[in-house]
Amino acid sequence: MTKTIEEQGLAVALVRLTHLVQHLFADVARSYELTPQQAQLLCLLTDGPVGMAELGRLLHLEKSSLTGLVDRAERRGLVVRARDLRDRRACRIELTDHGAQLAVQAHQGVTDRLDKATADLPTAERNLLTSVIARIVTT
Amino acid sequence: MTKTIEEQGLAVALVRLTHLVQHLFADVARSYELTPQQAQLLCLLTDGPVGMAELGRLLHLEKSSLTGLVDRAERRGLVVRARDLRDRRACRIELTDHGAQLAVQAHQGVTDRLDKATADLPTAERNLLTSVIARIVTT
DNA sequence: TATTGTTATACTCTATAACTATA
DNA sequence: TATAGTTATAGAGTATAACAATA
Repeated sequence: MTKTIEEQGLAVALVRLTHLVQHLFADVARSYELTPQQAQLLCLLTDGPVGMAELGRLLHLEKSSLTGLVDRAERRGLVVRARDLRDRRACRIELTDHGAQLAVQAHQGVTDRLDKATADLPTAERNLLTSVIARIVTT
Repeated sequence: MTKTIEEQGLAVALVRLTHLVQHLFADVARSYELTPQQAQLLCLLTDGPVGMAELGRLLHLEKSSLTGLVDRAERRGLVVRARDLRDRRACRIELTDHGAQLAVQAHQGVTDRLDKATADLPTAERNLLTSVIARIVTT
């Protein structure tokens, strides 16, 4: 008999949860004809333009990987490279109108699906779960 | 001022957590010269050989994607295709000794890193978190 | 000299469509 | 006919190394 998730501990549970969310995220992105990486990029840009170096840090990508990701997103009309007026080496990546619209829709889509997936949990547990996760990710 | 994670709700917290675990998983895989997908494949095979169709279901991959993944893993000496004696169309993917060794090490590495990342949580919260996640992923 | 970003190159990952072989 | 898997093809994602331009 295989062990239950509880018996395998928190780490295994977290990995399982991650795979679930990953697949759900990919499904939603796909429904908007976005790759998961593009969807993630758009969501990161919703608070305003970000430079390449900063984006690379946020996405844990090498700078050349990011160049390609932004190239493809730009080719699809999702983002544009804007000049940084203070530093002529740098550029700031910002959403196009189309990109911004997709970012909101994809974010909402993921939120809806996740809320559905956790709808069975009592409010108290939802709040606890949220705050515990917040503590983990901010460490 | 940007909203805190708590204010953004459970769904956003789950997405953040997922990205954290993904990066951690990728780092560990990389330390064994594995891609995240290869590491995941190896871990899935630790309980015994699995057929291609079943693997595709578990990994949410199209069969042709899986063919490529298994090809590359086989080329690296991580897995082998074994004949299915009952169905001559099918094959069962099984770990080589080297693959099995890496699977255990990668699993342990991920578990160690995740345990470290959650070490601050009191035991009661860890157990609660584990059981709540177990409920979500089994739905 | 250090930093920002791009280019060249080589793999890896993934999907769609068409195919082979067996059930 | 249906199922298990592969091949052909195309695009996307990623890293390393070398490079250009600016700070």
